[in-house]
Amino acid sequence: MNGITANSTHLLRQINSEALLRFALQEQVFTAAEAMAETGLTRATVLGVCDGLVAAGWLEEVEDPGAAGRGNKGRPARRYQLREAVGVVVGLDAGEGHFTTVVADLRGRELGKRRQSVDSHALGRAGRRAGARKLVRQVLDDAGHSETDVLLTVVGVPAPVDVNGLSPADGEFWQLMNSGFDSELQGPVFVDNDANLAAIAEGAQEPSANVATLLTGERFGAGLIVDGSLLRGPRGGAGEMRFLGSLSGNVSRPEEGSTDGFGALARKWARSAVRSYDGKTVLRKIPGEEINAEVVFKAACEGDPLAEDIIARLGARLAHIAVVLSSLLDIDRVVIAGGISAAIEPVLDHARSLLPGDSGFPLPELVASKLGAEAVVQGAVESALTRIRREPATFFPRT
Amino acid sequence: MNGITANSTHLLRQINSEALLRFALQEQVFTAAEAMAETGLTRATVLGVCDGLVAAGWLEEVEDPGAAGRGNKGRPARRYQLREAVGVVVGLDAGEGHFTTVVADLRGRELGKRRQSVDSHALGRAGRRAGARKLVRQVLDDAGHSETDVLLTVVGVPAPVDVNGLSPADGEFWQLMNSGFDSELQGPVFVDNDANLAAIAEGAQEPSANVATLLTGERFGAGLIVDGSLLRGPRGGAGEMRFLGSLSGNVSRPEEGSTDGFGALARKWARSAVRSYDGKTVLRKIPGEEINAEVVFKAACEGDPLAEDIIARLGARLAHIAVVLSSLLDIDRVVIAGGISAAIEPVLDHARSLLPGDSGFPLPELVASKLGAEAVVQGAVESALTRIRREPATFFPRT
DNA sequence: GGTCATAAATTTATGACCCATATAAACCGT
DNA sequence: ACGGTTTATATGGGTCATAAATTTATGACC
Repeated sequence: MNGITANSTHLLRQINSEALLRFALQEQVFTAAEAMAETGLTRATVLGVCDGLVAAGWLEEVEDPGAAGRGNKGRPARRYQLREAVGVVVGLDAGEGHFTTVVADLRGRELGKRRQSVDSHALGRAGRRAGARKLVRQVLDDAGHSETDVLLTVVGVPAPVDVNGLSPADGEFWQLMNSGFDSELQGPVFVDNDANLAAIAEGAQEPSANVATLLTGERFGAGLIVDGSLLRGPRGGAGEMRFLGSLSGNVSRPEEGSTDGFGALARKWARSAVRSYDGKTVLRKIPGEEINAEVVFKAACEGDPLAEDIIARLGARLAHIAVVLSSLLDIDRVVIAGGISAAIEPVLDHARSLLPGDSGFPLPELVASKLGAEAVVQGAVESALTRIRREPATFFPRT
Repeated sequence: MNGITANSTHLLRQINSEALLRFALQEQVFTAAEAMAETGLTRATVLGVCDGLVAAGWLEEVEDPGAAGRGNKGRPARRYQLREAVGVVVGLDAGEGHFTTVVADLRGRELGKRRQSVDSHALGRAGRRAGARKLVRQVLDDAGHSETDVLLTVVGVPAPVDVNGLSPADGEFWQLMNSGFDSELQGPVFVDNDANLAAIAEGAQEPSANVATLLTGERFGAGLIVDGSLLRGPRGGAGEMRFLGSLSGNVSRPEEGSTDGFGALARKWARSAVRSYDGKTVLRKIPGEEINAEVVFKAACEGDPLAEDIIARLGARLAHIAVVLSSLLDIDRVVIAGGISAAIEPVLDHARSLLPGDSGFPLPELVASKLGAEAVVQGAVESALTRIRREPATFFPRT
């Protein structure tokens, strides 16, 4: 018996309160009648619960009786809405080279956004923590809020993260990325894998119970949503596609670069191919250091054979991933997310052409994310909102 | 608003009832004090709920005051237990060549078991349905029960099965296997994939949140438990390892035999290898039709080179699967289930030797199931019990 | 402007539930 | 026989959800 649920008499009240609060988080303003339809409770009960929520600081009664001149008969209904001042959520994409952070209200409306380059290896864990706090403070300031307004912060990092927000202790890079943000930031903090958050963002954009979201810029990670829930694994390792290393029959040695994303692969392959390739290619005219994924993709669109070859190799890689995901997890849709997603279409085209059309088995749809470089940060906000919606009572409103 | 939960006044009582019932399903006999410790409710409440459950027919008060001569002081407690006559559950493994069925009481004690060969292709859907009903009737008769005693039947079939118990409409074999048992059998029926049920059985034997169970006799299927829950996919296709076909770099064409289990593969490979191989092998002395997986495994143990080669090929296949599952789903343990599991150890040994030991990444444990050919049936019973434990109130006790 | 219909809020009554406390019952050892 | 101990039962208080009756506010109509 923990003191909180001492009287199970209060349990029912709490259940009703949370249901009503979930409803309030969706609606702009609402009347008792609407809440009755949603929750199935009686008017008396709904009004009682609303009283409680107003007293607790979650709701406020909106006082514009005449204003809403909708042609209603009868006594005008009392109308409630979520208090704006209840608080905000913060999403933070704490990548290796960039931090991006967004403040949003409890309905998901973006109140502020900031992006900043960071040199993680120079900063170290403590430096990343401090940088994150500074950036969050700035964006809160932009939005006219203070740190104490934050009900929940969700942080995305490029590392496997278990349910407790921890990354494997033996991964030096992972420990650097998962820098212990919860000790530095105000309020409750949840840390999650960046690809998982991207998957949550994509799932919010276009709901589907079975999607794989590949976050594939510099590094490679996947967020897997199966049967509507995100897979994690005991060490947070779900979605870590090391199996790509064992593609070529050799089980025991991961292929070099198996953790590289498409962006990194396109760059590496292009730089090395320029030297060994003896055909005609526009890439040769570009200084080696300036060759990157976008240049390669653009060249391919213009018919450059070397670039087209690289697109084909990436497409084959993607098709292989799609087949594995579809067959092993019955995945409906594979989304390519991250900054590279805007230019990825040629790779998708080639991958689609490789998928067997007549196998009789369902094949996943391959699509590019519309969220661009913001997928992770948007997913962090979405994750924060979801957590609050699931258990509103565990977050205390500011009064 | 469905009529059942019309009055949310009764919700709390129902929650308490279900909690108490779950407790009763675990315990043999129990007192109010024990139930109080479990549920956190008051004595008065517990006794009230017990009254209700006795009236509903779930519980009975056990009347042996002096019998339990445990050195207790004070007034003897009233003791309750689950009514034996409440009902039983039935598990049915409706395979391609065999039916196996088990009746068990609500505590999982086996009350009867029967196994029977079937020729599914001769019988057709209707024949399989009728055969299943007949076998279930027999085993119920063995246990001294009738069809009306069955609270729930769970059936395992070798086909993908979605959450509604349906298999893909375009799969002729799958439609034959998933024969529409719910229309033939008495009481509520749930149909599930056989490998999923095997996974549930293994999970019950040795609890672990992340296990893959490979059911690999004649056909190949996997039951995946990730983060403690079983993956299904929208069409029930999770765990359908077609990706094995794209092993060899060719994305578009599934390898022949990619749906074959280890048992079938060992037999096929052995029969064809005997002809092409020109070294010394004991397998040559055996008539082609008598060569099967067990013979091959036994020969390998005795050092036969041809058999050892087959073991090695199977081991490599298993190692590849283990690497994919471990890297993609963070799987802790891979269990080989099915009738072949008793003899599979040499394959496991070889697979373990192929797994990279120094990769720094966690590798899954490879183990053979201890349930042998009964994994699916035991899983079906376990699944039935789990469903009853989860929502006891939806199953009506016989009074 | 007055009357009526309508819809929502409010009040009141009722029954159920859970808890806390008190009282009675049943068993133990001395 | 008599405390000591544990449990069952009874009673009162508090909270809650439902339902019915009542009040309040608004628009439509004459």
